[in-house]
Amino acid sequence: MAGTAEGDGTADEVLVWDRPERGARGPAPERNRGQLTEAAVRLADAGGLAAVSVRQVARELGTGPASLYRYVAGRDDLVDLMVDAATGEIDLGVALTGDPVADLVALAGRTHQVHLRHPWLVEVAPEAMRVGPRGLAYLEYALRALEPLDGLPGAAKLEAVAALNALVVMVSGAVLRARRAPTARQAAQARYLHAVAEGGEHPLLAQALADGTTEEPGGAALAGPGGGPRFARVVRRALTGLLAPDAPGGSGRATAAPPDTGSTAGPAPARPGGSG
Amino acid sequence: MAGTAEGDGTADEVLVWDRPERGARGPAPERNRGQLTEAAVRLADAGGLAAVSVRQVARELGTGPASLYRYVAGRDDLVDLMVDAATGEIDLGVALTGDPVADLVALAGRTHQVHLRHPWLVEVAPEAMRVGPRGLAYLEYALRALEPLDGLPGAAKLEAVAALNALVVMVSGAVLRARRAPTARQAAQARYLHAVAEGGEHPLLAQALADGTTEEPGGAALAGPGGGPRFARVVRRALTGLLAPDAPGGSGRATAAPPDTGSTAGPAPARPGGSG
DNA sequence: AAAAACTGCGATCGCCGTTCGCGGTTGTAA
DNA sequence: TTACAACCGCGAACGGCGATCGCAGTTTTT
Repeated sequence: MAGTAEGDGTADEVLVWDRPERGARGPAPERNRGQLTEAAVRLADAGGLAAVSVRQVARELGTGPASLYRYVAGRDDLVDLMVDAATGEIDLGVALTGDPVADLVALAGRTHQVHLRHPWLVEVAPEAMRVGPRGLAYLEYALRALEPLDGLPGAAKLEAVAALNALVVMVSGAVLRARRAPTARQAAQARYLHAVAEGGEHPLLAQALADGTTEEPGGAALAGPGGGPRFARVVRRALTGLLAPDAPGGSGRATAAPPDTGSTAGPAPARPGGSG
Repeated sequence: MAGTAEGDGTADEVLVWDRPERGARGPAPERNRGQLTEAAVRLADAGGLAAVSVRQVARELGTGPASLYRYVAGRDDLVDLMVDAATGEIDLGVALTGDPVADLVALAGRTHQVHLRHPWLVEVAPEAMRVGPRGLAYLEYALRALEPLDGLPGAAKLEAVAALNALVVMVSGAVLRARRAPTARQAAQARYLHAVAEGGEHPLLAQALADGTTEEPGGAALAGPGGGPRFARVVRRALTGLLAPDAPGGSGRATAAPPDTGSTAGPAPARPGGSG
């Protein structure tokens, strides 16, 4: 009916959250999803998301790759668990002030901190929405912050939260790139850019590069505890614009994304904001 | 000298653009980078970025995987070439009106169209900046559009262009996701979201989901030739905010209040280790 | 004519995600 | 008590991946 291509078999229980942690009949599992998650996060914190492979996680747990499939349907589930765990690190116990913008900016600041602590969050592909239990709590909290604005339709609120999170991901990526020592590739890219700019065919680019730094623009200014003053300014402005009550058709709707997913700032055909 | 870790060997010529297309002494190559690029783009258009593997491209060209390494240093170079080729599809011959915001919004619209034509652009990891020859031309054009604003420092202009492109990528992703039939995973995610919302523990979320659609919100409204009215509105607003002359990098006109998130690495009430 | 630089590419390495199937364990029903 | 289905741990293996090595053949330079 609604099935796209292959139809038979149970298409249910696709997500980790829909599958039971363990069966009821067999022997007690020697491990649990929490341990897998911990190991995966540890690997990712150290070596990026690419370091999280079924094999590596298994090694970390002192077992074979095949064993993990008793706890998880595949690598994707591992990422789901990681993202939700990181989301859980965002403090949702902070009392709301009643000012939606201020509350959401503060929430964004805390989300940003988590991104700095777990840089791999920026690497998670925004292809699919990843919302687990903690993600739901996060959304509920954000919606609670937006409750004073009862003129705004719910969909628009979710849209604002999604956009806000996308912005946080973008900024976090910039800050992280500015913070880390540049890759060989990043250095080469910077060299190439300056070399060609010097060539004379791109005068405006040359000038722009001249009075800017080589590194990621804005990165340093956005850093700092709580995100720095510039972080707050950018986030506040964007949020204020998004929440401005000027939508006549009221057809505003957008994805509600968890703090981590959300479309990240991608590789637009030409983006200067790269690396240093 | 400045090398980070491993020092020997030539660390130069990391990017494709720094390496000559072919040597001068040997026999004429049977293929060229343009053909590789074409094949790779063809594969990506059909099957996403994941479909672009050294092996598949080689098969497309009727040769073995090892042969490609005469034209390209690795898969990464292939992506560089693809991105630059796509960037080249953006029409930079459009005359500028003199209104920076209008000109950049129009440019963003054309960029958006290219993203719709080559959906894999959204999948390219934003980890590293990828600017080739066409990317440079794109930047120069954008800076030319921004020339009337000579009060703005060059770095701020580049930052604005970067942010604009990030926004285009984000919106393009949303539109593409709304356009395509949902994945099994996406459907499952939506089901999970609604199911839990119905549970009663997340009343605001339930309400927000109630007056929104199940699918990716905003996608439809953002679609259409030229990006649709909503696309222009969003992009224009964001851009106007970014270009607002209130001293981004210059005099330290500090913002009123940074978020009061307080402690540097503080919150984390919930650890990832907790079992289900 | 010799040497050097270059191309094409089969064979191969190590890593990846995932599946199969076996022996052992546990809960439940006959 | 017995039988059996459900479950756990996991070695082995499959196919695909990016990348390297080394050799035979070709073209240019000396």
